[in-house]
Amino acid sequence: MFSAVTIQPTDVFAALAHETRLRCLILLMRHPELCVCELTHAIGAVQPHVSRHLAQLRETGLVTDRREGLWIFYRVSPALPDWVAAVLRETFDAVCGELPFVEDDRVLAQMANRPGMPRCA
Amino acid sequence: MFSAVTIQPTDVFAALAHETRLRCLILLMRHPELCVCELTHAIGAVQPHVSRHLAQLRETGLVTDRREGLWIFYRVSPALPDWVAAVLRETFDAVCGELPFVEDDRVLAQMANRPGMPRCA
DNA sequence: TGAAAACATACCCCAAAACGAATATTGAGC
DNA sequence: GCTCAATATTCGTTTTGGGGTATGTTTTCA
Repeated sequence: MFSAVTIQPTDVFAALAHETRLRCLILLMRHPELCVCELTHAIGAVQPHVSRHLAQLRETGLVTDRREGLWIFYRVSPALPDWVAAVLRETFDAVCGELPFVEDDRVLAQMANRPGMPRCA
Repeated sequence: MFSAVTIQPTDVFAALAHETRLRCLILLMRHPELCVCELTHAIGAVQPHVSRHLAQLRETGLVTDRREGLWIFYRVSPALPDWVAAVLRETFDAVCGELPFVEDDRVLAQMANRPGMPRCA
């Protein structure tokens, strides 16, 4: 897994320079993994919008995806260069309590029928 | 000095997402302050190109400028939010030994007639 | 095999960003 | 005043990025 070490700083920052992508990343730092429908619901955007920006994050190497049945789960890449992980951590600590990030997580917590979550009796 | 606290994360990252701006910032983190002609020489670009990107860094709040005679000296803003300063530091530590950043500083060191530098006898 | 769910991608359009070149501004010195 | 040096800005153009909508793909289930 050496693809991450060649990541360009400007590409990393470009990936973080869009609100939708940053909101997705902040959510993914709060949770081990999330599927597209969860991110779409939390952000309150249409699915192709979220999907397109997730694709950019994936192409930059900041997130990875795995399929499980109908769902595709995204997570923050476990192979990030140390400095990129540090930048994400610093950013997360600074903004996780601010809008719209804190609200995104609140909306996600209230979402019904989340895949992988225990169903109501 | 409270303007810096309202800085938007996406604006910070957008400012860092261009090679010219990032190269200027890295140079400015190596030196207390640099004038436009020094940055222009180090980067190897035309002056309006550097000047325009420095203006963006200034508008984002990442750098400040002061005039001294004919020269305008730029420096990294001393009033950055802690997380922005941390992001810059992490980035600097990661890339300062890489190209083109290390070469920029080498070219700068060999520049003749730098303002504020001791002249040859 | 057909249908539906979850997601990705393609297409068209618009707006923002970047570039190169020319020009304007500001200050120093005479 | 004029001129030059350093820097900033404007202008016209090209490129890039993002939005909205439609459509394609994959998987599950019946």
